[in-house]
Amino acid sequence: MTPADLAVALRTVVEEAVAAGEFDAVIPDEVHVERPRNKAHGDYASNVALILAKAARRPPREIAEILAARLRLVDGIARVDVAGPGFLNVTFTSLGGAVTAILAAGPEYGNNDAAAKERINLEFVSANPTGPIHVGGTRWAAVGDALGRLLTASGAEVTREYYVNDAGAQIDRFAESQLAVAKGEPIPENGYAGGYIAEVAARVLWTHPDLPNEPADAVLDTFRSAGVEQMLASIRASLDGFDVHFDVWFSERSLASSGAVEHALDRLRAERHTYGADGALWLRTSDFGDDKDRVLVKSDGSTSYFTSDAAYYLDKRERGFDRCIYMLGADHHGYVGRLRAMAACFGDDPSQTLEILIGQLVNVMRGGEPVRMSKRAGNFITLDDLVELVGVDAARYSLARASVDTTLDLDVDLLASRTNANPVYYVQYAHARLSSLLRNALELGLALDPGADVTLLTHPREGDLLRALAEFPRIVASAAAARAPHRVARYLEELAGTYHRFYDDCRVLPQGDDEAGPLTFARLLLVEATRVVIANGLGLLGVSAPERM
RNA sequence: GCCCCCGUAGCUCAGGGGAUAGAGCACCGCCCUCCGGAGGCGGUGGCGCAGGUUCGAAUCCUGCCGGGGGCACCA
Repeated sequence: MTPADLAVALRTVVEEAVAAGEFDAVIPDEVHVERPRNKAHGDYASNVALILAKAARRPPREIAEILAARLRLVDGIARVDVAGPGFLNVTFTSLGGAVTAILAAGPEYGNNDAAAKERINLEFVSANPTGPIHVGGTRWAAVGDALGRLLTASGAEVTREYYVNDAGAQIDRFAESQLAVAKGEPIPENGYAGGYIAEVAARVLWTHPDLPNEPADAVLDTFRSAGVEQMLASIRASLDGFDVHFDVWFSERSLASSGAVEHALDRLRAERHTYGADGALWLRTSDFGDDKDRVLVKSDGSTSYFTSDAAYYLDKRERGFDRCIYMLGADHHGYVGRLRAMAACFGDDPSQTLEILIGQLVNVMRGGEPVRMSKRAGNFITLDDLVELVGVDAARYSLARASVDTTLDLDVDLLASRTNANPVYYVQYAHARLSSLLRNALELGLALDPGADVTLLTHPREGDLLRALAEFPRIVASAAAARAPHRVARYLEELAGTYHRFYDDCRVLPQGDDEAGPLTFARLLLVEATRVVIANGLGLLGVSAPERM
């Protein structure tokens, strides 16, 4: 019996009771089974009677008693108590089934079908190719990639996409800044002053030796295109090193050349949501909840950035994605209204096809003081800086373990000190210890025996651990559904603690001259199951599970 | 002025309406050590304020206070 089995059993019992006329209620779509905080409340608990009571117009406890009577007859259930306002507290005859399920699934344990067959376009990072990725983008790299892994584990077809803003005024400034550096002149106002500009310019000059002899316009064009190329190569290298890989790098400029922009404008005109005013073409986004209408074609005849966004969105939809997820920084939250309205102007239901996740900013702290980040000033902390300071695992974990709704303070000195103040070590150490224990067992000639009797795992600490392990698939599914990878991290931290308590009370390897018995082999399976779950969980976060540290 | 996020333990943060609100770190005391610089137990200590919704609110709604970030025919 596993919690998933119990959910099915509960549903069946409700159906039977209704069919037998014991009470009248609509069968709920989903029966919730949860792990009670308090162990006195059984292995698992359900509030289904409380939910049904209203429709049935009966006291919750009466409903609970009816369900309990039927549930007690189910195979694998040892005990059912009605408690509190009407909770059903269920105790299994054995929790060992979790170990069997985990070892059978191995690296796939935790996979589920909560998002089965959904075609999802996941766009994240998308930092401008005018400079390195800073910590804000790094947060998205860690969280976005973890979310991609979670969605994949939940059955979705995920495409990771990076939108390259390679058009527009910031690229002009980028080119002008390179030119200024190349000529030894001061960076123009509003230019990019970071030290990387000199490197980019030098590399462009290296790959285009004839550049100094070309006409001024051509020089700027070269700095534009070759500069972006250099910057993108550098960004891609940073992300590769961070173990974040995109399936599609989508060029903003290509939207114009491919005709996608014209196509989108045609569609919007055909949907009759555009109008002309002040010499410009506007989209009536205010019809769909936006604060104000937005310009599509400016009075000078050029299209706006918003138009590219619209064309890009339409392109994604026409590529067959059911759902387009955008991960944006808090400084872009103002886009939400207009993007949703834009999708609606195409005739889509934005609540189905478009999802915008807003992540709050990251403050990099040092010695209790915030380190200023400014692309202009060039003294910002980059992805590469962070990795150099704390390593990929600590960087990814510390970014992914926090909800994106909260402004995150990262103390680089603390993370760089490699103390246990960084929870990634707590979890990774647990995995390393589990691995050590299994290595020692092997040295004693105690190999894992898949046939060991897991019903022998009856110690309270074993029960705690088994219950926690059995919950992993639900954690994965709910973290994916809530777009909240940090839940996996928090779960792992809790699991590591639960394991430590088990380890402290339950001897695994034989002591002294004792012989290994059936319980030894059962516990070894439990240890291996725990190791698998921690490894899988860390894998979902893109963090390594070291066997030694 | 309007919009978004946050306010939970000394610190960094979890808590997708449920039972006695948690973890790591820090501090005090005790214990253990089959894995590794670990680990366990106990203690100190908290939901910004005020209303509302309901069987039940840290969670949902309203207002206020405090912190952060936004409100272009820029990209």
